[in-house]
Amino acid sequence: MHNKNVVPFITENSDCGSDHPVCQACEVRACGMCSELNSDTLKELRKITRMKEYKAGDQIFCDEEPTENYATIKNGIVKLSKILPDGRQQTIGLGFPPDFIGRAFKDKNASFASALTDVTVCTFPRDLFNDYLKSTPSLEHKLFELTLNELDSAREWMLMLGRMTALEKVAALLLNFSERLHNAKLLQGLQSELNKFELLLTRAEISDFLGLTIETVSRQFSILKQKGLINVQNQRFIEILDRPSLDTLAGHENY
Amino acid sequence: MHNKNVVPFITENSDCGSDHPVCQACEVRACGMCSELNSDTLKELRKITRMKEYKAGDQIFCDEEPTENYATIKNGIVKLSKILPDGRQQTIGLGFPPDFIGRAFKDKNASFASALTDVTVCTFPRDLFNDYLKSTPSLEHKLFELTLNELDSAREWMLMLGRMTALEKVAALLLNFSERLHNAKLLQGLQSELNKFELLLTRAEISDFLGLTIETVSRQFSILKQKGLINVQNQRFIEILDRPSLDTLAGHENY
DNA sequence: ATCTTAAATTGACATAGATCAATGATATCG
DNA sequence: CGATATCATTGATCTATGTCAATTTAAGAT
Repeated sequence: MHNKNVVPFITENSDCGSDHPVCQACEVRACGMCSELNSDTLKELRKITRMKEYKAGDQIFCDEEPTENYATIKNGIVKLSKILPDGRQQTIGLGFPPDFIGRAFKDKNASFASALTDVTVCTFPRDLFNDYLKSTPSLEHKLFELTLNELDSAREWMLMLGRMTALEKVAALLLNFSERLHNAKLLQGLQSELNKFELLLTRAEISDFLGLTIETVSRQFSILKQKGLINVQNQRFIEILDRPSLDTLAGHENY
Repeated sequence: MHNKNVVPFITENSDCGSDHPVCQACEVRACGMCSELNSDTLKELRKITRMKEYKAGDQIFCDEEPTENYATIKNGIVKLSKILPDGRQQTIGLGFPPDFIGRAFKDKNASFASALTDVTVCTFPRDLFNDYLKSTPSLEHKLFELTLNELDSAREWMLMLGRMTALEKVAALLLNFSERLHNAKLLQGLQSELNKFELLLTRAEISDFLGLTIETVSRQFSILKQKGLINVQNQRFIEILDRPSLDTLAGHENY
């Protein structure tokens, strides 16, 4: 139900003598997990990595299956979600470059990961990576920091899920998404305006994130439009017209 | 509004020649962050630690203030929460021994911490601890694992907050709390029955955790009693009569 | 014991958001 | 270009939970 395609490894010379061609061209070399590694150590790690590509909608890994690979997101957006036995679904996070996906030190993921857009990742086999991690403190340190950021944002979303109204939730999502998308684009050297972006999530995906229904989400968009806080073209292209007001709605203190 | 008392340092010989008296007697020596340290390294860390005690209700640290200390929970339960500008509150986690509290590598906490019961912690000054952490991979590794567990449980609660009904939320809380309390008691060498425990949270605290109101929480307790799943004495002493049914309600797959 | 106070329960009613159903946009394919 | 499918919007209800208010229970103080 969750996987539309099965994705093969991209054939790629994975024992290349020099790690430069791939790593040097890597979008997240400077900011991702690998940023803490010098050329020599990176060369070591490079031996166990493989690049993979997923099409929008593809399943990347599945809750019940044992983790086989970890990955660093090079490109695109990954959705992490959990599902109740009866099918109710909750998105628990979005992964942007250079986020790490997978649960270090455990052999099972506690969530599903799927590609929200086309996605490129750099994968590491579980066991080898866990070993490597334990013997490379600088790498573990960086991964720890990424994890702390994820924890911060999970807790931010807990406040949102538990205590915000539907309108506030949508405002918070738009702000958060625009920022992260903006950063991801800049990272790629692309042009980007903070307040003008393509909303890559469908209404269904938004409602899974906010703990709402499609209809309620849609109504909040209409209200925000009507209030003049945003403008929407073709149901996908958002322009934020009044960011301060959105901030206030989202509970961001403004001084 | 949040702090009832101001708590002084417990005067204690903090440059004691041997670290044994305090650390050897420590409730969480074997399972906490320090469990990865050998005697010599622990002796180093010991130089910067201080024990503190808080009464139930005391504030331990505050969102807006810069972090001054990190801490390992030795005894008692700590509540972590976030507050919206208009006062709406959401509990984002409970800390049991041997959890670590505080945000490593940042100078600000993103949440409030307060003592749910009387609490004893072992504190570390921020800057010294951050330095120590960076130079002691085994310690950082252990803290990383503790953080990963917290992330897992934050995500578990996101599913609960976003997609469960009030009845399911209460069932999930009872199960989770009974388990963690049970483990904490065993850790202390105390007698403990998994299905019989004192609910240390008030209805208000429960509702802050579940994103509900006091009244709704109370009604769910009545329903669970009436269904014969639990028994409640003096509004605080819970007996779980039918754990499998609670598990089903809480969305735990049972095979 | 009796009084006082805080917490929990219960009831009556209000409402935000869900559900069900119809309509309108947008994109894709022949 | 029209036909089809998917996604989004809007309207009319319904319902779970919130709100307001009264009562009960438990715990502590005198």
